[in-house]
Amino acid sequence: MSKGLPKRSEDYSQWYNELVKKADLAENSPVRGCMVIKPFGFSIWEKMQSALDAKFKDTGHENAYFPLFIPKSYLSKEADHVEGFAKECAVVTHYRLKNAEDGSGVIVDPEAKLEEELIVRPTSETVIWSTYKNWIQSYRDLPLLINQWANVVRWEMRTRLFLRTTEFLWQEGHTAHATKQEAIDETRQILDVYADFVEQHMALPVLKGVKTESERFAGAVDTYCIETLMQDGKALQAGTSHFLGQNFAKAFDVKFTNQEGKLDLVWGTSWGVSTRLMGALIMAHSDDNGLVLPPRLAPFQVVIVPIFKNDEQLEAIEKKANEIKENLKAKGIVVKYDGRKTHKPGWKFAEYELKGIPVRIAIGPKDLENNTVEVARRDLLEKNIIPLDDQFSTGIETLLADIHQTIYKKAEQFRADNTHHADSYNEFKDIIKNKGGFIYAHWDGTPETEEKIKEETKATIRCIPLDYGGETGKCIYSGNPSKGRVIFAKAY
RNA sequence: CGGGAUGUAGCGCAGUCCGGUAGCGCACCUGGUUUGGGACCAGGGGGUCCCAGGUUCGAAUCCUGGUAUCCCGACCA
Repeated sequence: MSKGLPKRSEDYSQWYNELVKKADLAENSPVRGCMVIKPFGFSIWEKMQSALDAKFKDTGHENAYFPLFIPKSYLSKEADHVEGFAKECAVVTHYRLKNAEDGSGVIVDPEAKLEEELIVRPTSETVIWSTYKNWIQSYRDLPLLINQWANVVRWEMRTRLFLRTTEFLWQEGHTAHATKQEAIDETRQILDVYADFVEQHMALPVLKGVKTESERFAGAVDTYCIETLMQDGKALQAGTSHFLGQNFAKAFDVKFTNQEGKLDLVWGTSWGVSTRLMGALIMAHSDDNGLVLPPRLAPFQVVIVPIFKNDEQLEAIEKKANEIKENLKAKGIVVKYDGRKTHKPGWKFAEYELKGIPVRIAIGPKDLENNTVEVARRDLLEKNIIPLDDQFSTGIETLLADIHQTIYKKAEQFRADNTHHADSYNEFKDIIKNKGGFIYAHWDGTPETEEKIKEETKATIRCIPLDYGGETGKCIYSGNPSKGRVIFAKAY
């Protein structure tokens, strides 16, 4: 018997690592920091993709695809941006292999050195803005609203499945606008799209805000973000939306003729969410029994498990299960029937619990007699015998909606219980050390103070809330005047 | 990338100190008895012992170098 999942209370990070593997979401690959996303895990990602993609399309965006490789020289065009990424990129230096003369295998052909080295994209601003230069001449070409689904590579030193991998999947939106206000509106609109997605599909409440200078994306004027809280009291940045000002337009010389016939630099945005969302999903809702999936992202919402003694019973149950499946399908509910013949139903129950399937329906001979089923919900681990009447499929539909609400409310309550206000540095340090969670505290606005607090407590400013400035006070660290409370936390 | 630990069958592990050619539990396959929350009996299959060198008559075991994973730190979405 393999060992069960570690308890969250005993070793949270071990619990996470093993859950990812045991729930069949992903596993490590032979290459450091890279992961294989398994079908069950990828199915969840696909659901995230399709929901987000629909939202992008609804707000006027189109998908396109730009290349994986970026000429090294492109990263020399914009100093600020390069600062942030140049250090940890994979670099392609050669284009051919050959057999080693001593027969020891394949080696890089030293004669096949590239004239210009290629960078595996850590993000695509440079290649996209160099392309936009050719696409944009007049204000009539604007706005340009483009998204791409892609993989990117950042050579991180310390990796964890989904949370920080060397290669990860994401979407990156890159838009160009005629006016500053339009670009800012776009940045904020996408922030709302992300927040809606995380709350409505992932059942996870978010905080919206702006990053401080030191946490800002290299090359951005402002970085907006959504921050979520995990069960261990650490914050996780779930998405970012950047107002780029005219920085990339300057670096790549992207100009347009405005309505007055004058040449002007284009205003830009970029925004992204990644497979990191999978990490947030796992850590936010799951328990010591395994994954808890919100119904809208579960690969299937309902699993039907037959309980049987012989083939005749199985056949009869299967017939009934198919009826149920069709009824639920009509409501848009995805159902899996698990007809594998097994000695005991118990391990199937455990498997779907581990995988977080929202609703399990068990049907046995007694149910066939009574025209009932046993319905179990994953989030609360409750089960009930329900009659198979006209109300049944509506009841399941309602149940799924309730599961979504319940796990959302639970996450919201957890966040409320773990959100604190600190008015002195001692209080602040005590909360960080003993409680965790989000802390609203006054800050003098300087990077120096932010850095000191980080050094001393490991807590960083997750964001400056959007309603910043309502209450003035004194910085908890320096005692200098503060225009408002910002949100601190230890973060992933 | 620095410090520490680990790597033996699909999973979890023993064997390593003290070198002698690999074992246990679960899973898997076959037959039978079973089946409303992780069944039982009998039989069976499966391993380049992370990789590459070295020492040795002989290496999972000793030495050297790599590599991957986990933890701490720095870095980071």
